[in-house]
Amino acid sequence: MNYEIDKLDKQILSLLMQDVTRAYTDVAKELNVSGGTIHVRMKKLTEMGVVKGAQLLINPSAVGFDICAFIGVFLEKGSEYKETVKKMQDIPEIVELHYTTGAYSMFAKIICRDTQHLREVLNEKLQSIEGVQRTETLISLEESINRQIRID
Amino acid sequence: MNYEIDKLDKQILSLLMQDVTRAYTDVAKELNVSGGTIHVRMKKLTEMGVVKGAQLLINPSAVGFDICAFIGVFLEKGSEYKETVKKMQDIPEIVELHYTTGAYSMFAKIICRDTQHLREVLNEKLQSIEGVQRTETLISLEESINRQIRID
DNA sequence: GTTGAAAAGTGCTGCGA
DNA sequence: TCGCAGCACTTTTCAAC
Repeated sequence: MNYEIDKLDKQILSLLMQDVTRAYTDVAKELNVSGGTIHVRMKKLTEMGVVKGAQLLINPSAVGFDICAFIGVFLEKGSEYKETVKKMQDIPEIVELHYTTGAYSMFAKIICRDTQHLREVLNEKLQSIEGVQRTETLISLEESINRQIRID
Repeated sequence: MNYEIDKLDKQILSLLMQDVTRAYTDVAKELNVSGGTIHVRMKKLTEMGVVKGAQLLINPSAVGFDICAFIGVFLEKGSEYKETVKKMQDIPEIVELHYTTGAYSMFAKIICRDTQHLREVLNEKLQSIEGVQRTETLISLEESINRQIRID
């Protein structure tokens, strides 16, 4: 289970992270192995939980979601973290949630349709969760970089 | 070019966002249209820039990247934003970069191997960029949610 | 714009080394 | 354990509605 990922595994991941639509046979050619080998490796990596699947990348603003914001959340007690997470799961606008060090207890990334929608999420949904003391909002005016980590 | 996305488009996106590996023919069955239609719609959505492609989801810690952090960046002058972005492009550890309202000029998400790697990125890479005054770091101790927006 | 089927290419499985 | 080859399935294309 705790198998060390070898060089070939990393090369496969590196190539497919750049372009998932690429065919296994094509990747195989570049790495000078057979298509079957890529398949076996990917299967193993998926079973190990290294590969968690694939995701369709869309442009949120094209489907009407124009606001991206980061919310710092102050909890009354840090220990309430787990219960609060459960309640936040139910807010679909929250796309990322982290338990963080520093000024905030939690840090969330949310995607909304417009400023009114953002206000709604903040006031009616987030602030009404028990234990949430106050929040701080950072609105993203421009997303300049959005990519994946590079594994070598 | 500025075509309004219709209900069928949204249904297709919604289904594929939940699972990209799903076959077009399978999606077609659920939506009671032919496989060819799904293909044509997806092609159109891709050409329009609504769909930006697909991405392989991996578990960063499984490939040795254990630290996820958010960095608030203060610039000497806000106007230096564009040039600074270009320099940040060259730091592969930065996976997201936003131009934000609020306390910081810019806000970045970075993924590192360990705390030493994080220190290296902060001190040697980020701080050495001209125009960067100081930074504030939030380290994510736990990522509780990571998902995509839900389009209805 | 949609359909249905035919053609091309891909992923998957079992056998051999 | 890895590589090769056949089978099943999918994507893609295209003529017709």
